[in-house]
Amino acid sequence: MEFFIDTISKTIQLTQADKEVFINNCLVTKLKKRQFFLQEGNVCRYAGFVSKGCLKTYTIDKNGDEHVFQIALEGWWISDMYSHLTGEPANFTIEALEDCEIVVMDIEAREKILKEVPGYERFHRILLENNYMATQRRVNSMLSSSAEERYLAFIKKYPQIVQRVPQLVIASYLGIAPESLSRIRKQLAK
Amino acid sequence: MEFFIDTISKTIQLTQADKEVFINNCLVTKLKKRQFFLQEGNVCRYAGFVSKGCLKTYTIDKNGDEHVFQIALEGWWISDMYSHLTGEPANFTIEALEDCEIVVMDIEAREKILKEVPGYERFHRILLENNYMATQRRVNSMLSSSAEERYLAFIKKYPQIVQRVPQLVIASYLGIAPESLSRIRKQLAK
DNA sequence: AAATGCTATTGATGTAGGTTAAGAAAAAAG
DNA sequence: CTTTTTTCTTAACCTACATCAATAGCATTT
Repeated sequence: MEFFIDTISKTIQLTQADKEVFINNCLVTKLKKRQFFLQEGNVCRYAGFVSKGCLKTYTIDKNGDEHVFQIALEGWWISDMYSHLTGEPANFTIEALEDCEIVVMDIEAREKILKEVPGYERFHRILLENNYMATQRRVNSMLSSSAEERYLAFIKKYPQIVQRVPQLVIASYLGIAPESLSRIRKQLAK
Repeated sequence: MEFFIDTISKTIQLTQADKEVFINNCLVTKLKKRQFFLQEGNVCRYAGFVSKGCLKTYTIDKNGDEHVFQIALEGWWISDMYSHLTGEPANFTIEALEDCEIVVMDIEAREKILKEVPGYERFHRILLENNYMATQRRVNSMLSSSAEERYLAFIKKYPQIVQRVPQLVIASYLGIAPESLSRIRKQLAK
């Protein structure tokens, strides 16, 4: 919870009273490895802040194959935004890759925080902008780079993830088969 | 300019006074086919609303090849958000595919509008959310669908674009070679 | 109505990366 | 420490799509 509040106060100023608004409106949940924060088809009632652990957000296609959309370490936010905003069933599944602690905020909690913490709207907008720009860059890299180039960019950008997360999850995130990633790594090792 | 204001008032309520704030702070520019709204390397000083015509937003890779990020018809917004927010040089180039009319808003204009039109912050947030979710879906389709499936989804989602825009632009948007798209279409015609 | 670019099509050929299958290595569970 | 599960690697083969090259069809311009 401290980590959660510290993270927010890196972007916006928070008074002691503000901090208590967060403490009074957010809950901390724990997830064991392989447990779900959200399953496809359910409504995403909560937005979550990862304060400990690591999760993957993915879709499942018609063949039952997973496609990883996000890998979230400490400090990242997780949710299915579409489902969260509209109340429609989620397309994403969010699953713990390690034992996790998640700070959880439902819609009423967020409304309350938006009302009572003046800067939070701005924090929220900046987070959204950053996520959107990162996703733009990802589309671009998929349009313009080879699998090897994307992997090299990934390990440069997210070295911590490479340490902690199975290669097959990273391969899926990059849109390549795990066997191909293994070959790419072998090739690069030279 | 009416179209611009009408579009905004579909999402948020606008008084006559609000409308005048837009009129007094935004400009209309015209672009001829093949002219640039923004060129890679320049700072993106303006956000633009397409009130007439059609443009493509693209990056140019190290081989000089174009990769289309967005195809914007009437009612769409165009900018390089990263450059616009940070003042850094743009990675995107935005070029008219037809003669265009663009309603243009610089940073001061937006600040003023945000201050004077209470609902605009919300409009802006909703626009950002929708763009972000659309880009999420695009990443997903690139991770999980074949070229043919992506083309079929595209013509279903954007039939107007298919009518108006050269196939090679659509091919680039979908991340496939124009020759391949031609073959996919031939195949589908049966 | 020619001439000049663009854009789309087609065919031949190449290749990055997928698929299948099997075994090795590493982690987790008992 | 042994067993079981998960992950990673390797090799043989395959396929979706790219690339190259030539031609033809349109639109613009003159």
